[in-house]
Amino acid sequence: MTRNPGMGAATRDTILRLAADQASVEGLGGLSIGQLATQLGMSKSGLFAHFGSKERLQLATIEDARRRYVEAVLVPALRAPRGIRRLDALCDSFLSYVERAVFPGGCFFAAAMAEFGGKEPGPVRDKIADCQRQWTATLQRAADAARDCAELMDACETEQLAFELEAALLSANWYVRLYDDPSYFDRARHAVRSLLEAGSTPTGRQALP
Amino acid sequence: MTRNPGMGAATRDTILRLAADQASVEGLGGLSIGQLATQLGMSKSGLFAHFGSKERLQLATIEDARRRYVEAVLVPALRAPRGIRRLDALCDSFLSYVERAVFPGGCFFAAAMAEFGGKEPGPVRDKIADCQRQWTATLQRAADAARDCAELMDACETEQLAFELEAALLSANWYVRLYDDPSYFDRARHAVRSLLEAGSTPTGRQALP
DNA sequence: CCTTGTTTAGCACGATCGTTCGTGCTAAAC
DNA sequence: GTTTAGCACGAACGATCGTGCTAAACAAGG
Repeated sequence: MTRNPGMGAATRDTILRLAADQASVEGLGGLSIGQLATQLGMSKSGLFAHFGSKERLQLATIEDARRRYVEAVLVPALRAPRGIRRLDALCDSFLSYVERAVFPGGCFFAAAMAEFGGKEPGPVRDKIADCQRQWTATLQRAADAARDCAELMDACETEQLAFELEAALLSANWYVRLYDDPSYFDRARHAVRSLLEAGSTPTGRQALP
Repeated sequence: MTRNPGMGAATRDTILRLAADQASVEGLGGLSIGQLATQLGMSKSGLFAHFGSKERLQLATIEDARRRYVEAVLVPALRAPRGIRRLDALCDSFLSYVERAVFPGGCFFAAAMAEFGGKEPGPVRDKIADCQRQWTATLQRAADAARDCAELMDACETEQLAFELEAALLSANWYVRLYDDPSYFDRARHAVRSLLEAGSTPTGRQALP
């Protein structure tokens, strides 16, 4: 294993990539420093030195996962034009991100939310909640924009709509994995379509692909 | 501790009740035989002898949780009259079950589904999938009955409806805990109402409370 | 060549994990 | 009164957990 100075950051990235992959399957709590080290062919203490504590490893893992999430979900979707099409693109982009197995265990943050939701507060839980809030807010802002474009009806409650969209996306993430049945992606797309059509104006309905 | 013969089953029940409570928070994998024993004031080996392996403890815990689930969610809801009102009662009963904290970590099976969804197949995962399938099927059968009563439209796709209802219920379970914000129960009730109204006939809409 | 700072390895620690074993106690069966 | 079965105990096993401490390998700057 190359051990150049300045390579520390690269090693760190390698560790975090594997850590996020692992955490999406085993959970952030199930992350094992020893197992990570073995899989990377390095020593436990050498890996540990990069973070100083398991909690800091978890926090760094979340940040790495967030970067990958932005890259895989937000960046592609934000190329869609403002309005109902971007809202639709966000949902589709999320489903595609689960489908492409960007993380091998499905959505990293869904897994983390389920794992830490009921736990006592702490830095890790707070960061997870923060990430989740940010994603929901992104959905809602897209819905607000669509309403401003008159593609969603004025009466549309965007916060409620964001909740219902998220619900369909998350459930697809769970069911696809539990039943090993990708048809739940179609179910989620169907649900998203229903929700968008129900809230859209004629203009908006026409804008939908 | 009383140690009469015939008390074994009662002790087992006590263990399983605590185990299910704990698993709803820490996950089935996070169940620790030592911690359970300590909390119950008994020895690790004594507790262990009831099950023979951790996996069998997990399986027994799932069965106990299923009994409590049936008691807390299904039994009350099945008192509602067949049709759309029973479908609505099932959803409301689920939300109430989470709200009353029948399990301290929220819905036991939601937590287990999230934890074992991405894992390699095995007896535990299979049992969880089985429980989840049963609950979804219950929802769908209630929807079928409502359609047979002409309270839901003939065109209503009951499988899709069951998925969308479940999605709202599950998401409330996650968000309420992650954000410690019970208003997500209302959001879920709102979503359930929208879905039922959208699929219902005039007769059905009138039957809704 | 020597120093300096960064990065990794080696080794050991206390704790906890699931599991096994032998034992003791009590109530029931004979 | 003797035997059997049920139930729980305490001690110990090997493995793995997160976490320290120390030293070696390395690249760069003087």
